[in-house]
Amino acid sequence: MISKDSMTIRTRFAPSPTGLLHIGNARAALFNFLFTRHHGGKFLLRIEDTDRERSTQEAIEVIFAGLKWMGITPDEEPVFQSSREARHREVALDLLKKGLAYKCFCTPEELKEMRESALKEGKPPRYNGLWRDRDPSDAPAGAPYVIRIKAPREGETIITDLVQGEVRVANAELDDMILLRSDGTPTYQHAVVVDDHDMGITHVLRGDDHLTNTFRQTMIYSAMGWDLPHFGHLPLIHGPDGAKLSKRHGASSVMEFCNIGYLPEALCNYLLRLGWGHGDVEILSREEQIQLFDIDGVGRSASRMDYAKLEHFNAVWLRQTDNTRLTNDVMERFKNLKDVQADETTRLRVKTLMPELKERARTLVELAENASFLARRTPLPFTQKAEKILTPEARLMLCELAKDLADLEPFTCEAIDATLRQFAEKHGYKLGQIAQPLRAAVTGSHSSPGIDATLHALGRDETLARLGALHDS
RNA sequence: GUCCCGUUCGUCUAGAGGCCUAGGACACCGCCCUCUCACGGCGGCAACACGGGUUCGAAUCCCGUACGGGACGCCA
Repeated sequence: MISKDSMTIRTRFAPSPTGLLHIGNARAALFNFLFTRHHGGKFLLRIEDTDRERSTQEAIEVIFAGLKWMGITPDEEPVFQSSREARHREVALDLLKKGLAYKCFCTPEELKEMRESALKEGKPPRYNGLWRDRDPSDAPAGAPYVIRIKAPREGETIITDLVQGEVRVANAELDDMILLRSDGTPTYQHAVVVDDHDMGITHVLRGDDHLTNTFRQTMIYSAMGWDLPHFGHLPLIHGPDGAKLSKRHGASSVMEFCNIGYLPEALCNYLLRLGWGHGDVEILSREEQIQLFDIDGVGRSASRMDYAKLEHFNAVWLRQTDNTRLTNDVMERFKNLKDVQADETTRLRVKTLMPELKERARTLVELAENASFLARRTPLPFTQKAEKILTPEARLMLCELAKDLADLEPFTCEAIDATLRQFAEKHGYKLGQIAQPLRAAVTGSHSSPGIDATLHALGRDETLARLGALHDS
C-alpha cells in the first residue's frame, strides 16, 4: 500500500494527558509504532496538553510509563503542544490576513440559540456563518471575538482513508469552525493540524472517532496550501457488551493491566490481534509483528474486548517468559501477600519451581498466589480441601513416608519419584493415595505442580519440617 | 435531528466471484493423558444481519432496510 521508495514515513501518537493511558489509545500507539517500524520511519510522541486545567505532570508521567511498559519508544523528543501556542496563533492570524478566516463576535449564548433553532428545523446544529461576510466594525467596540475559518460551501470533500477507503462529505455539511478562541488560545482541531504539519507527519493513524473531524481539518490544510498527510482511522474498541469501554468493564487503562498481572507482551499481542489479522497466526513476537504489520491488515469494524482471550494470550506468553524475570516479578508481588517471607531462600525455591509453576498460571497475580506456599513458614495455613485430605490415616502414612525421605540423597526429582513409587508399592497404595496427602501437607492446598518437583523445590529439610509440623496441628 | 462509518460462530478473526458442505483461535461441552491442578492431544457445539439485484456462479460486487457505532463544543 505504501510504496517503498516514498519519502521517510513519520507518524505520531498524540494523547492528551487526562490521567490514564486508555486501552484504545494504547492500541493506536502500538499500531503507529509497528507501522513505522515496518516501513522504517520515525515515530513521534506529542503530548496534547493545551487543556491546562486537566493536564498535570503526573498524568504525563502515566503516559510515559505506559508506553515504556509496552516497549513503545518515540524516536525523537516528545513535543508538548502547549509550548507551540505562539505558532498556532501565527497560522490563524495568517489565515485572517489572507481573508481565509474571519473574526466572529457571536456570544456563546447566541451560538447555543443558533444550534437549537437549527436542530428544531431538522438541520444539523451548525454555526450559520453570521460574521463571515459582515464588517467587523459592526461589532461593539472591544467585544471579544474568535477567529473562524471560511469553510467551502459548495462541492464535496473526499478523503481516501487508509483503513476506511474513500469517504466523502458534502461541504455544505461543514461549518466555519473556530481556530482561535476569544482568549487567543488555539482549538484542538487547529493545533493538531499545525503541529502535524510542522512535525512533518506523513501518516496520521488515529481512532475512528476522528474520522469526521478530518473533514474539518482538511480545510486548514488547503487554506494554508499544505500537503495533506495520509489518514488511517482505526476502528474503536468496545466493552464485551458492545458499549463504549468503561470502568464498568474492568481494567481499561494500561497500568491497570500491569497491576492485575498481565505481561506487556501479552497485552500488546492481544491488542494487535484486536482489529488486525494476518491469516491464522495469533501469537507473534515483536519482531514478527513489525515484519508482518501493515495498514491493509487492519479491519474496518469496531471490536469488543474479550478478557478471556486476553487471559489466554497472557498464559501463552507467561510460559514463554524467562524464569528469572518471572521470579523477580513474583517476589515483588509477594509484598502484597500476608504471612510470606520474600527472602533469598524463598527466591531460590520459586526459581527452582518456576518451570512448573508457569505452566499453571494465567496471570502474574495467579502465579504469585500459586507460588506463595514456597514463601510460607510452618505452621502452614491449610485450605478446607487440604484438611479433608489429611485424615488421621493419611497423617500416619506420611509419618512413615517421612522416614524414607529423611535419608534420601541426593534429593532430586527422580530420586523423590522413585522413593514415592517404592513406598506406594511396598504398602499397597496407588501413587495418588500418597501424593495427595503429601501435597496437602507441604503446600497446604490440594493442587500444586508435580509432587516430586514440589518437594525438590522445597528441599529435604523444609519438606521434613513441614511433615513434622503435622504432628503439632 | 443531520452527516459519516460498520455488520462472517457468544467473542477475535480467515475469506479479495468458483478452492466454502465457510477455516483458525478464545470460551463452552465430551474423551484421552495423569499423583492434584494445569499443559498437551482428539472430538463436539456454533456464523456469512435481512431483502432485492448483477452473474453460469456471491460471504465476496451494487442498491435498499434493519441494527450497532461515531461525529456534530470558544473539550481533546
